[in-house]
Amino acid sequence: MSDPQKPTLLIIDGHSLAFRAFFALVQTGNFITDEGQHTEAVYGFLSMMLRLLKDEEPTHLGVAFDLSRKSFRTDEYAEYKEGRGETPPEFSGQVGLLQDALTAMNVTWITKEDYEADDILATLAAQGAQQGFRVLVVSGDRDSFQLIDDDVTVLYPSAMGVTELKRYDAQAVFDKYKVWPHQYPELAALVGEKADNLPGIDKVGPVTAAKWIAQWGTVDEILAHADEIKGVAGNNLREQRDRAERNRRLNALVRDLDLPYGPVDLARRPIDEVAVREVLGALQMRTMLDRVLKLGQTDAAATSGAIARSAAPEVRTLAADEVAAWIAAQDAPLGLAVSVEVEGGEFAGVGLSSLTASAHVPVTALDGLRDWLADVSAPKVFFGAKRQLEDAEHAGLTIRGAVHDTRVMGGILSPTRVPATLGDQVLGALEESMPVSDPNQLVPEVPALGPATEAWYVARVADAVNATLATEVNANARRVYDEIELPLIPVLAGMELDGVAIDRGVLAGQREVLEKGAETYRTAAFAAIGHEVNLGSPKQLQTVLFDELKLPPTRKTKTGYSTDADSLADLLESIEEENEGSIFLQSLLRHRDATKLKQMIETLEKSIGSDGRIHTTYDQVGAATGRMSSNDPNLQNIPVRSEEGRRIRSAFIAGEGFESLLTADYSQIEMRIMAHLSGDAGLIEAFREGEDLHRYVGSHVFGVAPGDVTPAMRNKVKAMSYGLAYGLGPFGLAKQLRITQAEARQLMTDYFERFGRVRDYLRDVVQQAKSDGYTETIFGRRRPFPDLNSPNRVLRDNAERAALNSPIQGSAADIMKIAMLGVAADMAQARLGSRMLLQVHDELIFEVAPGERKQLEEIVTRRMSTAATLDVPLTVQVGIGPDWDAAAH
DNA sequence: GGTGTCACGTA
DNA sequence: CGTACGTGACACCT
Repeated sequence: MSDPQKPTLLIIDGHSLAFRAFFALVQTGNFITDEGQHTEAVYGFLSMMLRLLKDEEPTHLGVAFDLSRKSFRTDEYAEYKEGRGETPPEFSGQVGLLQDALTAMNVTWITKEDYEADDILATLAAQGAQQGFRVLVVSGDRDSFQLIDDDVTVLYPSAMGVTELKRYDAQAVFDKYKVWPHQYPELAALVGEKADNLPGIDKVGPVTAAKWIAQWGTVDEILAHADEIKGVAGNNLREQRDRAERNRRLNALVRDLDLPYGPVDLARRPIDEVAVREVLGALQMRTMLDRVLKLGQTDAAATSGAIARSAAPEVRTLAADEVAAWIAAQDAPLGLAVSVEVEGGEFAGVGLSSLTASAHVPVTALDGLRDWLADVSAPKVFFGAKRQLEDAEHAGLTIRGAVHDTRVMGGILSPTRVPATLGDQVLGALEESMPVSDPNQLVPEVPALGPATEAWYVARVADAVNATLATEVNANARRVYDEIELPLIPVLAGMELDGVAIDRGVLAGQREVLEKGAETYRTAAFAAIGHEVNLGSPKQLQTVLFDELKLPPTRKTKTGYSTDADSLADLLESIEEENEGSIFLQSLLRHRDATKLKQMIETLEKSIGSDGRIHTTYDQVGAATGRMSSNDPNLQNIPVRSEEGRRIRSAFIAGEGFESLLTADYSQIEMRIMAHLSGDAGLIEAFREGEDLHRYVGSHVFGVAPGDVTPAMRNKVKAMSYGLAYGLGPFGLAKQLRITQAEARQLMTDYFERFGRVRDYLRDVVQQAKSDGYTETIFGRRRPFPDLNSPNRVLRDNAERAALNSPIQGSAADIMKIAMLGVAADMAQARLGSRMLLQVHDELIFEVAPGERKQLEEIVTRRMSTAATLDVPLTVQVGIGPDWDAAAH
């Protein structure tokens, strides 16, 4: 179709395409970020551009933008392009964002004072054609048709959206308008252009105009022969000749602008991956980000990727008897980077690397590595050490001396953006992209990195991140990392390897009970409304509730009205007497409960290992506050509140060879931390008294003797106390306690009357965070809060609540991690056979070896209660039983 | 097949 | 309009 020898110049009218994209997509209602920023124009434009890059494979690329509505055309004719209405507020700002995205993609964009984007396109097209380019002009303005010739093609968006572009060459223009491209402006001048607010000659349409042009060629010539034209059209032409002349002047595009870039300057360049991630990430365009990055990868494979590859040191494959000497010869101040290779579940070797040398130790040579791996004084550096320690352990190898984990390091330095993969961290810390092979491809474009080269990337990342961590501003982070996170890694690895024993029979029995229950509720729900419906589909439920049953609308969600348990409870209350509606609602709620629990059981059953135990995975830096998270499966959300739920809990048992489970949890640790941090004398006193906290607080808030605090009073105070640490306001408090906002307000006032320092503290935390940009736990763990100074109210309020909660939740997490280290150390010291198995934020679960109960309880209680020295005691509650539920206290 | 939304379990 | 998480079903996208 096109001359493959010719370079292709693709130039796009940014403004008009962005505008069309906006209108095509705005009605979908998608394309809004959480912060309320519309992104239709950015998305639509980039979509179109990526498609063009793929289809047309241009070698050169540029985008032109209007600078403002003002141009030399408006100077001549003030009404030019008038009447277009105000720019929708949702559109404004998107052009700037689009330009940011283009900059990040290294796509040149051009503006020119007093001229329109089309003039820039005209100039570039003229230069490009002259310099031997095949030129593709993408414009939503028909005036661009005048640019078409053998070398220049116009792609014009069809009525619907921007993804469909119609290709106009000379023949296509002639077929449609019966004039050749260079004559198109003559035709447009006579007919007029409504979009530009340029009226043409009355009663002259394209057919008449084309006829005249065929005869005389140009507007000037036609006007010169105006006397020869008969009829109304002729009359109008004579009377309105100035219109035609003016239109012709205005619609002539300028082809000789002085521009900062010529066609050759627009050669395509690789994208700036970091910047692209930043810009598109902020716009919450995940899919688009992937598409753009993919584009970048194709580029990288051709250019920079090859460079990065060649810089990696040659990989030496070691035989068993060469390993020790090779390691001894390496200079690696931080430790040697290690990458354990597992393929298809099988241990497949180990990669080793310093900054300058890499080696691969295949399984056959592992005997030469065994001692070094187990040597605690031989420093090793990992990305994700815990997993690798476990993989090695499965293969009968013990790894000690993990002195760095770059992922955890990254998580401490930047707790809101923990790198998920080594590639992510390479990108973030080294600002280069690590080649990754796509395992789904039969013949990968990028060959898989061997473990040795992976280790080389780890070594370099470690070097970079360690340098950051070593700076004075990060002294606190360094301490948290060195003293808490690093030593915790082998402790967690041990817990994950041990897993927790499960009684399959208990799970299966409960699953069957729930299955029957779900079926009963399902049938009852269908009977109530007279037809079947997918009870698991919020969308279908909305139809039933609000259309069929005509129930009053509930809280709004992004896609409709909420059907969550709270909303359904409200609906239930709005129904006066028992009817189909209330029966449906009740059945639905019960069905939800049953299916939720049933599903949970099924997930647990699937994750039981061949050893009859469940091995969760903890993410040590999984939460921005410093808490851990648990996944595959999540054992930190096992039900406890309902009777049915607790039966699931009772399936967690002591394994064979152990006498029982022991649970130990911190009592009201967050409230205690709040008392400590705020220094509130009343609250500190409450904890030192050691009596029922909520009763004590209630007696002070309501001014009655502790013995006279009613359950209702205690409840209110309890909700208030807990809510405080989450930034609960009168609205939320009222909603939770089902009281009026005025009452909630009063309760808060009374509360702070007695415990005013708490309020002061919470206020100060936010204030401090605002000026510092971060919060800090008692142990110096920091969490950044960039949104605290955002002009966006919602964003700012959310950040304020998270900020006031962060030191509290985070300090509690620190204390628990420190306690775990102490417990693990003492258990090892005492050579106990008992094992620490699970952590659920403020609770630890142990498997008790025969005869060790007392000793274990002593270690656990002591280590937990002394993990930190606060102005209030850290009280620990211990329970023992055959299963997790029974071990509760 | 991948992704976002909703709902819901825990501390 | 209460913090911190992970998971699964559904609905919609490509």
